[in-house]
Amino acid sequence: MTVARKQVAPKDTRARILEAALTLFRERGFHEATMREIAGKAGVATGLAYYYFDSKNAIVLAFYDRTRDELPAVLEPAHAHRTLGARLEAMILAKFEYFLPNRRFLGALSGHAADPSSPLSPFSETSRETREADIAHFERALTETHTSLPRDMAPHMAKILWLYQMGLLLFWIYDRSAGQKRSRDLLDASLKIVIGLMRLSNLPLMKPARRSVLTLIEILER
Amino acid sequence: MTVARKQVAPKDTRARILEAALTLFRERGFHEATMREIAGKAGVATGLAYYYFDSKNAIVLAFYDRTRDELPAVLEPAHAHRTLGARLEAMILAKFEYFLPNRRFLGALSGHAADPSSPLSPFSETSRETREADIAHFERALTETHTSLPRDMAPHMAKILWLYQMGLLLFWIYDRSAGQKRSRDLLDASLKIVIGLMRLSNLPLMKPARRSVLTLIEILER
DNA sequence: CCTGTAATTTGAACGTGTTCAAAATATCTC
DNA sequence: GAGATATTTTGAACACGTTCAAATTACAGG
Repeated sequence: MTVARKQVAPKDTRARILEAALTLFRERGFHEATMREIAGKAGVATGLAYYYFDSKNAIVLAFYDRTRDELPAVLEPAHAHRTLGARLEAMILAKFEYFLPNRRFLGALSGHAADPSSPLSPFSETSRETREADIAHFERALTETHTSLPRDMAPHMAKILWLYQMGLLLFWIYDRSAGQKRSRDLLDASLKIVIGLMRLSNLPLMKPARRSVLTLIEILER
Repeated sequence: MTVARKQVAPKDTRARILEAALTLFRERGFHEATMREIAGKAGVATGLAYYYFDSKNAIVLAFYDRTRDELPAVLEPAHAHRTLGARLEAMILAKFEYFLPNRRFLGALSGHAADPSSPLSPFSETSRETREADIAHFERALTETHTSLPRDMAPHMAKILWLYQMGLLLFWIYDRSAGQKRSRDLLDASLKIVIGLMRLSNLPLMKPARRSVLTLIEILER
């Protein structure tokens, strides 16, 4: 067993660095936390952080991976609701709660949100797996609540709901009201509209409106 | 007349630095252009750029100011159209054209778009003047085309149209299709919907729908 | 002109994210 | 075990945005 001189922990260096980074990101914000600080808190030299992570941003990607692994368990209770409205509300509120400790540093990150070429963007190729896993939850919510949808809209509805939820999340990240009350009010009010529109969309009368929306989707996904 | 030994230009140092910066931003992108390069191209020491601009970002604010000054002339021709649809299309296309040389570096900037606390965001307090001047153009388009609107929606419609246009602009910035054709298709398809919705909103039947939207607006502006 | 004050300009220095050659350690092979 | 090879770790170095004390220039009043 060698000389038994191991000072801290032997193997999980990567995990220690990740933990130190996330802690500092939460405590002091993403930009404010330095790589030297992170390495210091993890008890290693600065350069070692770059042995385990390509960059400071790459640490965020590792956070995304963890999120993807943990979200199913976080969302599971929401799937108990048997109506679409209640389930969507529960799903989104569950995310608010889950992300709450990281709200501050997610703000610093969401700068990259709009740029699909940034790996940190939820629209990027890099995060496609996470995104699709997330969309699958909305797919599940639609089918398990037996939500009836027009044939032409059905294939897109989960993606639309995911996008809607991203908008709410973005609003929530920058929501400075106490306890993010504005976000919860917005969720409440907007969800009524979303559900109402989905009901309406089944009317034959709405065929032309659906066609317009489908044209839009076609262009956006082109 | 002193010793007449002035090597380059005597006074407009600030303008030279700004010009060098914008040229480099356009040629090589915002992040890629360094302050040392900018100063070098302007023929001054690095530190001097910080005498005239608080930061690299502050140079962008100066660009915004210039934009605000130039946009009225850019948009004026669009106001010749007498229908709202044609006028909005002309306004937005005029912006596409005007911003075209800066499309690349606007992309690097739009990271800050979502964060209202960043001075670079179109939603920030810093850019309020520019934003309100811009909204006024939509106000003008609505009144001069005699667009009839429900009393409850009228006070908000210009802001809504401005927001719609910001969305299109964001899409356009990241549009990698040839000649940004996707953006122009999206403009075309979405404008039809927007105009259609504005027509519809006048029906008494739409009162409840309007109330829902107004609730949303109230929360967003709270 | 000269002197003193204000505006302008410089370049070295700081802390940042990141890279990299070299050192230390672990693992494998005989 | 010994030697060779691969993995892990280090810390100095680089270019970046930014700051700042000091140098230079412009301009006042005598």
